[in-house]
Amino acid sequence: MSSYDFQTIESKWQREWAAKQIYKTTIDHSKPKFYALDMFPYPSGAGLHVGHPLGYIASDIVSRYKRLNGYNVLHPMGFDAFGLPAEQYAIQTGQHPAVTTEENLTRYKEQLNRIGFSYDWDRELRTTDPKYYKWTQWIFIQLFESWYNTKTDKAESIDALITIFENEGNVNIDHNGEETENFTAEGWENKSRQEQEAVLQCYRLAFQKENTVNWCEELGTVLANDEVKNGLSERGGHEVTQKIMKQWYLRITAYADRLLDGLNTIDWSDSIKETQRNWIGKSQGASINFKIEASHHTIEVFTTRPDTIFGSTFMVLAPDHELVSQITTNVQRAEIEAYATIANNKSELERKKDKSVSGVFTGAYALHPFTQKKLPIYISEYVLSGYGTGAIMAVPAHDDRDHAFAKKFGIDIIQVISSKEEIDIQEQSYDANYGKLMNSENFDRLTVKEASQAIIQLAEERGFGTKKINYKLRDAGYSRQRYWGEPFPIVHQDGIPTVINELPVELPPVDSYEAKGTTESPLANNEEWVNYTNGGVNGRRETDTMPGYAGSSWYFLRYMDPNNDQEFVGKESLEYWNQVDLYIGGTEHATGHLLYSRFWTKFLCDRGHISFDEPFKKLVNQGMIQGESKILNLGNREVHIPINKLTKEGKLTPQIFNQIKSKDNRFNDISTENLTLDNGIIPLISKIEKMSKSLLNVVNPDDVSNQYGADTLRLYEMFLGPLEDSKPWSTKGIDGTYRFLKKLWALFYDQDGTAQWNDTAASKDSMKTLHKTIKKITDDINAMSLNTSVAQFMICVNELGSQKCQNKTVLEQVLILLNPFAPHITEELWNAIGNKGFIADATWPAYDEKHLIESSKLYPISINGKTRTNLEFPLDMSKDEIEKNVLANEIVRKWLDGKPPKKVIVVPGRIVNVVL
RNA sequence: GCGGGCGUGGUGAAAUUGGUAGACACGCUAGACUUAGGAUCUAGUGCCUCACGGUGUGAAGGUUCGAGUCCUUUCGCCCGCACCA
Repeated sequence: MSSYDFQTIESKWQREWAAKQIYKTTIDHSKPKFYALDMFPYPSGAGLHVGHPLGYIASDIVSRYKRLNGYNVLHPMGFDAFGLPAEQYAIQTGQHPAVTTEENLTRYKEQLNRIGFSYDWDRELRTTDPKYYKWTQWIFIQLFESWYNTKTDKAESIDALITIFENEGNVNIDHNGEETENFTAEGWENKSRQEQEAVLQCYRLAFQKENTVNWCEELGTVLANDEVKNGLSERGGHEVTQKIMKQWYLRITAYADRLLDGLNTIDWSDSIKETQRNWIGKSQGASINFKIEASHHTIEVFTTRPDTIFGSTFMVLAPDHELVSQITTNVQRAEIEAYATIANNKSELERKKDKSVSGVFTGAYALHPFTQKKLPIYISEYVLSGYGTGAIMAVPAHDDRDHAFAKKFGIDIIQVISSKEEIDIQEQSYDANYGKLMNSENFDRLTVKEASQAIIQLAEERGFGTKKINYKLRDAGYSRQRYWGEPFPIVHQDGIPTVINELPVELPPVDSYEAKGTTESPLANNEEWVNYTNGGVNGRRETDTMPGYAGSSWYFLRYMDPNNDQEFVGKESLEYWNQVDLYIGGTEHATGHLLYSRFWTKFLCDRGHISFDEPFKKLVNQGMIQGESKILNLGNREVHIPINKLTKEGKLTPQIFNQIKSKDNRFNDISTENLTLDNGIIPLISKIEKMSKSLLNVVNPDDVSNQYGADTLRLYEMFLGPLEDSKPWSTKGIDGTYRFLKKLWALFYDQDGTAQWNDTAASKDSMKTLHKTIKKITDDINAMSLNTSVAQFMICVNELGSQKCQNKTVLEQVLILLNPFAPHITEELWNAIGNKGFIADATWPAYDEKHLIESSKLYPISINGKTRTNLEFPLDMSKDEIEKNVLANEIVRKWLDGKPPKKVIVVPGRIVNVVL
């Protein structure tokens, strides 16, 4: 072959690899394992853009590298295929979501294969496949049939809890959730089945409860907290309101502490760990009960600052706090109800927007537990029912919001922490994290820390308070009122949720994918399916479906044993493949998928189904590749121009614009005659933004592959910069990586196609180049510094080129090094120089330092830290000798100007610095 | 407001424990070859300066023989969380 014909080469080897199944993986105990995983994609209708493969290329490089180093590598791919876009498309067209999903998926697979990934497609999985979601349902059942034992600190069978209730009631069990009542063994016996189940629902790890939820009318479903961003749905940006509904939940809060602690054991980026810590939101403080005057009620508050309790001059309840209606005096009732109604109907977004200070007095007073002073009780929006107990002891002197409230309502402000600077506490709150107490009776002069301890201790002794840890993390909503998701294996019989053990429970056909204007899912449309009768169980099926994260929470386990129909994954596979060694994916899953996966993993570990309790040992977050949009400024508005229609230089001519217009009616009302031209070009604004179909700035990897080849695409994506960084896609630099591959080709074939390799001995320089490259590439891959690897390959090929290296062994070793990055061209040349078999089965070259050892070093000679010249000295020359030589040098003498130097620093093998 | 990350040429970016700032590319300039090409090769390219030299990693200060790297202050950008009690 005379020139580098990537089209022929790439399609040939992709066919060969598939035909010979060289990426098929089986358990092999003679080799160490390596599990490299990509976050599996949701196959959208838009297909892949060049941003998607960034992480996939990186993990493929590591996979191929590990394989060349003798590892047995598990590198699978699959699809997270349940989801809203397919369903919304189904609503519009009446087409079953499975059909569009299948189409999109086929396209994705073609696109992925075009890039030459080493996936074992025999292990492909789809969350929508009943053979897969059978086990998603099975895990749900395990959650349903488990509770969290705080004594053993792990999940255990719910049957064990029932046995405890039967034998001793709940006296020795930490009360959970809504359950507050104590009962004995006899008390348990005397409960009806419904009452017993109501108690168990307070313990099950998958349970139902009535609660305020994020309801999105536009999507017709509730959303989890991590699916709501700034009060709008993450998908689609629709308004989200608060609604009280009975929903399924997963008790992730039971794992809050372990999810927090586990972060210290895994190799993830600081930012993701920090995001998860924030989300879990652990804070230590105290729970304190305030008696209400002339009432049997008490208000429980959570505070992180018990030391400020003597500064508390009023209390505030959330408007929807359960005590509000009970304690409000008749005089205040009308006003309170009006305020509560307005506040409770506000969406989260409206509440956040409104920063004004507002509230209403209930007419009731609480009694300060230490001083017995009367504290007026208010309700206000600034206290959230979802955090802590939904009630606060307000300390206006040391909290901003409390201060603003006190000023508005004319409430006393008492400073209890002293400050070093002069401050007017009536004017501004003092956010005192340290200092000494004042106005606090016996606690005066204690530090903040000491006082917190002492006050909690006294409160405990007197029985009105206790140490408490609070979490922001809420239980995870697990119901979605949608069609295209996993059905619950649950039948409601006599008000009791009952498990269906015949799995899978398959999605039934429905007439319409749209819910009938209720809060029920479209599944409720199929009456026949909904009414369940089977072996003594009859009732109404659960019609909600599971959320998007259900299937993705455990998929990494299924890849290990994807076709097992007896177990979710077989024991041998689990033991062998174990944890994911390297997981690559975007940061957008920081609090969703990554937290849920960790939770499910810990749960499955607790119940003895797996032997490890963190799923992903090392996590790398690839950056986003942004698009460069081209925008036409029409004065009154800006219009995005499809970038794939522009000239190679990214220019828009009137001719091109007319072509665009003829095919796309969005541009109909723009006339080319009204546009001012600059040298025959329509001026456009460039803007870096998200790569998205709607912004017409998508670059398709297929186009790049067709023009330059997949190997060039792979190299270029890595060459763009550090994997973790976000960067805009620019086609400008791609010629450089393409040229590099052509230069590599030229090492093997001259212009006439004559083979260049032979067995003449390699020069010392070539050996040095090779071993320098082996070292650099090995180190770089281990450090995931793939951009610098590509640079090193360029240096290597440039050097071998100028050395006219024709040594077959050297060239062959370079091919192995480059193979993970550019699998096609290296396979072709590997084969061409006479190797049988595939380069994937070759062995990674060993680095030998002896080729890099130098006998002398070209020292940079600096004067006052600034390099002025370079002098070569033997590496074994003594410091004194070097100094003598340096000072004798003409240039150095010129700088010295006859005077002796103040100091000469010689760092052997590195540098010489002369100080004047 | 709190937490995490980042500021280096015209552009993407390199730079071990502090040790030649700008590797490798893109782009640009000049030239060679030529079946005129969006191919290939050679040389140059941080900025100022004809040059000697000066200057330079967001800004200011400090530690050091020596700072992109360490410390202090400050400005700007990105991401996450946020009436969180």
